[in-house]
Amino acid sequence: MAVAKDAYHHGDLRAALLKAALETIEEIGPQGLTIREVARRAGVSHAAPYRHFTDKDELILAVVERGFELLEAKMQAAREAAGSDELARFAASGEAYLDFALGYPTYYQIMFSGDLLNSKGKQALRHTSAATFKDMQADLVTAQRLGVVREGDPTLQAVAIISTVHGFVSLANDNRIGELAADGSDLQTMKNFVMSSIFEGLGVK
Amino acid sequence: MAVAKDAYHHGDLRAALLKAALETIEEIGPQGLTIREVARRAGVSHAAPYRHFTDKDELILAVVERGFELLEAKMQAAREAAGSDELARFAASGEAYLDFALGYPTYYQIMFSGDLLNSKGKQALRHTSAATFKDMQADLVTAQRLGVVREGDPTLQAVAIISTVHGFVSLANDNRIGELAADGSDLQTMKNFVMSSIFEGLGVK
DNA sequence: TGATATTGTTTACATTGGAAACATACCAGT
DNA sequence: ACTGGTATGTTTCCAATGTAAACAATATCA
Repeated sequence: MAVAKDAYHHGDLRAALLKAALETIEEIGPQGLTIREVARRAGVSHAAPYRHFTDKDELILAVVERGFELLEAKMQAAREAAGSDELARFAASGEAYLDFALGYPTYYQIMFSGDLLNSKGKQALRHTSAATFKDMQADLVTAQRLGVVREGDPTLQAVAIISTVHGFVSLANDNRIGELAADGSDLQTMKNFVMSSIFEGLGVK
Repeated sequence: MAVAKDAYHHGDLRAALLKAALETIEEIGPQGLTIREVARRAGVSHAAPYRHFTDKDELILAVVERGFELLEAKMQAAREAAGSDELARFAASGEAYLDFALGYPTYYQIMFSGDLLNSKGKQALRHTSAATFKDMQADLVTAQRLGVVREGDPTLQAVAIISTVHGFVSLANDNRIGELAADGSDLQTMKNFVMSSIFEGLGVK
């Protein structure tokens, strides 16, 4: 089972391709993500990836999937680390979402951009991201029961929160915020202000 | 000056190409936007566009520029139509922003997506969108002076508003909201709720 | 009128996504 | 251990794309 130096078979090409794909986007942007470039980085022929992904879209979707797994793991971990107080758990998971988006901008971008995919792929994407949305909705129901959020339609509340969070991290990751706010304010300050604002607007205690 | 039927020269190819570019994105998505497709639609050879745009990026940027002109015109018109009350003018221009984003999703997408461009083009994009941000900041300074917004750093407030608005319209235009919220709530309701929330959070009276 | 700058067209080339045919390595059952 | 089948890679091929170069038609203006 030891890795043969010049093995014809790669070992775990699929994983290598996913890694290469992410690195490619990080280094030369989404435009630079080509099947052939990814194959080059993995040291295989340009057609090899087609044994693991039927399509360029499927390669991207696989990376997206890993991204959502990572995100959900981080949120879950934060929730558990926050102890037993339900509000603290809710806040922690939200914080984890933000940190993920700001800490793994490449993942976040492909997870939510959609521009890389054609319509077929977009359907799958929507499906995947729906789960995160549902989780947040459920959290809000709990929060309302505990009286830490103003009563109201949890769907609307979830949309409000997700809109704000998503907008902030999208702009931040696109460098549309850091440069514009040329005054002192750093990203951390902004993040806190933006989140406090929407939470206050929703009557979060 | 009359348009010759079989004129060798096109008349106004540049404008025709911009129009074709927008239509292409609308019909077959950003992925379908190719120089050659645009040329085809304009009825010219595939190399003709290069007489008007040095680059694919420059073609896209030209469309983006028209988008920002349109947006600013709409906001300005709304402001003027709102009369002399400064708060009403502020609200109206914000409303116009929302309506533009939701009403011209294609424009909005390319104006803020950036995924279509490589790094060179992105710089230009950032520059362009900075103006809109500055306008909003100025509006907030005025609003504070009039006492209709809580005192505070207008930059932070602008970031909060723009984050929320941008996030909402991005998700909406990507169909990430309509489908998820399978219950009754329609887009209009959501829009109102989201905007009220962030405004309340910022202490807008 | 004729020289020159504009705006098109044609031709050419490297890169890409993807299909097809072929090759090599792995695994099961005998 | 042999043998056939199935994964997994490689080569070769094709159409579409971005873009450069050389060429052609037209517009403009001295």
